[in-house]
Amino acid sequence: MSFHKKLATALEQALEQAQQKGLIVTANLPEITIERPAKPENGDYASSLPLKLARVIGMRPMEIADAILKNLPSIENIEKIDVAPPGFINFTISRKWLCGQVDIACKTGESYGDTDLDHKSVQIEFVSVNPTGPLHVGHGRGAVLGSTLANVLRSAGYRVSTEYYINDAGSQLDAFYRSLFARYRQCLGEEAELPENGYHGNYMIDFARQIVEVHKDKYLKMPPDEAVQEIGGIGIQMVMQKLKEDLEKLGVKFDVWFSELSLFQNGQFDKTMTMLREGSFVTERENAVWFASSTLGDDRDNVLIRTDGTPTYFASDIAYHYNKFVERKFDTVIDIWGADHQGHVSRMKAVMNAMEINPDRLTIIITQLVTLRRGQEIVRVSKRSGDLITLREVMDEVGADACRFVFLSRSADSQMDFDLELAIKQSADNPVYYVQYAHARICSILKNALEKGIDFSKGDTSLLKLEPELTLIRNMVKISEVIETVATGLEPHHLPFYAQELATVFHSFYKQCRVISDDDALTRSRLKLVKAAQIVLAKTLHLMGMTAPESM
RNA sequence: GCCCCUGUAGCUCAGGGGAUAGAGCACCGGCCUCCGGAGCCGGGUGCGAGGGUUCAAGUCCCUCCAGGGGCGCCA
Repeated sequence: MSFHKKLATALEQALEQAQQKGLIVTANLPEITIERPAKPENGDYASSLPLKLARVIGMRPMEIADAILKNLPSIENIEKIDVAPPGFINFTISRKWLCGQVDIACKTGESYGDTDLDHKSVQIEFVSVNPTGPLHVGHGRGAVLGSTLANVLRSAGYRVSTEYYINDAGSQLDAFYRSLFARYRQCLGEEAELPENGYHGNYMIDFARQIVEVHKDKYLKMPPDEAVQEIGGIGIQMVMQKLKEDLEKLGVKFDVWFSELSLFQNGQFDKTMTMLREGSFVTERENAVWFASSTLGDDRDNVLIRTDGTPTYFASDIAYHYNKFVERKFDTVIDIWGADHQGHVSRMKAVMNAMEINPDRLTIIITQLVTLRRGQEIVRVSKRSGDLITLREVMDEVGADACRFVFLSRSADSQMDFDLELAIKQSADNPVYYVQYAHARICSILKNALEKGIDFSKGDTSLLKLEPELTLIRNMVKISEVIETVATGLEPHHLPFYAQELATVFHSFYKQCRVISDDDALTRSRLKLVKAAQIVLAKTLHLMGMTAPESM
């Protein structure tokens, strides 16, 4: 049982006792919450129950605190309980329990800190960029967020599936196909103009050249429409290949690559549309087919089938979500979208209602914009303009680990500037390296111990008594709370902050406590502590999708 | 005009209604007979403005101001 629960229960019992003895006159009890004090001298946990009660029962908070304290049963692994003005009850975890955690961490390894928050199946869909060009930094943010969330949710007990939705059926593809065909013809010396709304990026020329190398002028000899389709198909494969490589470099892997086209081929699109029609959520006017989302609380209706008979992105997204919830039966689904898709949220919520699925089962995380800059100069990242800095280029400049750390360090709600100049310049004084350095340092100590032939597996952790040692343990132990916080709020930005904290207390411990010394027994116990710290630090880095280097 | 996000230290950002609001960077001082100095220790008049709720507000509610994004038969 967690300390939170244990303490809340104990407080409740104490309150009952105090009431029975007439020390406190009963009233409506507020919910008992346990807090974590900001200052270490206020213990590990605290309750402000006396403050909350003071008004309802008309007593002074400190008196209530005393009355509760007198009736508090002894609580396992809590060694000190005291009352502090203006009316807090503070609890301190026993040293014995803390030391025991070091043994447990060494024994359980990287699963240390995992919790059983929930066992629901959850699908996380992210990135899902159109297969028409390379990833830019904004996509990187979503990719890092999604993959980290997946790691953390797994650690919290969820059954997680990560997914990339390939938009291989939309109208954007046509522009991409024709742009590529035009570039292909240009490569072969023909006059060809890029279509309006075409893709002007230089990467298109590279693709065209590669196609020319393999297929020569084969596509000039066939009917243009046919050629466009075939070349387009090849182009998509090439883009997807690059996307996968880039994502892999960033440490992002997907369990499922889901094709939009498949929804049309296996009839699920039609099935979903029929269902919407039967539910009277579909109207026809102005020669188009509309989803009547305004009847479900959205501010306006949205087109499903255009005048020209082609379905919109929105229409297939409905079928896609029907597939997620009804066909594949995920308990909950998390979609991670960029800020430019924000307007799509209310529509999807309306869709959930239309499909009679509880909208709470769908969480949509909107990541705010990333502006890329070099010093004062803002770098545009538009795919069509052709002037773009890709995610790959950024990774090549600052490294995948630093990329991930920077993206993770800000909450999805805040927009961010990614300053390449600064990221490179500061690379030596970067929190990324600070954290990784702590890990490398630990590995070096452990290697040292190994070379000296010290076996610390039976180290006696009860010898750990100094403040730096205990502070380190206290911080290590917090990992499970961090995992729960991140999993509950879906906010991975707590991880980098935690990682820095952990690195700081380790460095501080290292400075103050010599690990390998003449005192054999103490050496063994401290080595065990160092090993435990290594496990927790590595785990934190791995949750963030970063490497935990043994040397740097 | 309507909707979403944001305003906290010089800069980039954390802060699950609670105790004296914290980190990193930058800046200024210290610390190497010793396991990695990419380190440690010290240095701070800051919550956009104004109301409200509460014993308690950076946190919740309202108004205003400022910045970003969205309001296509694009995705």
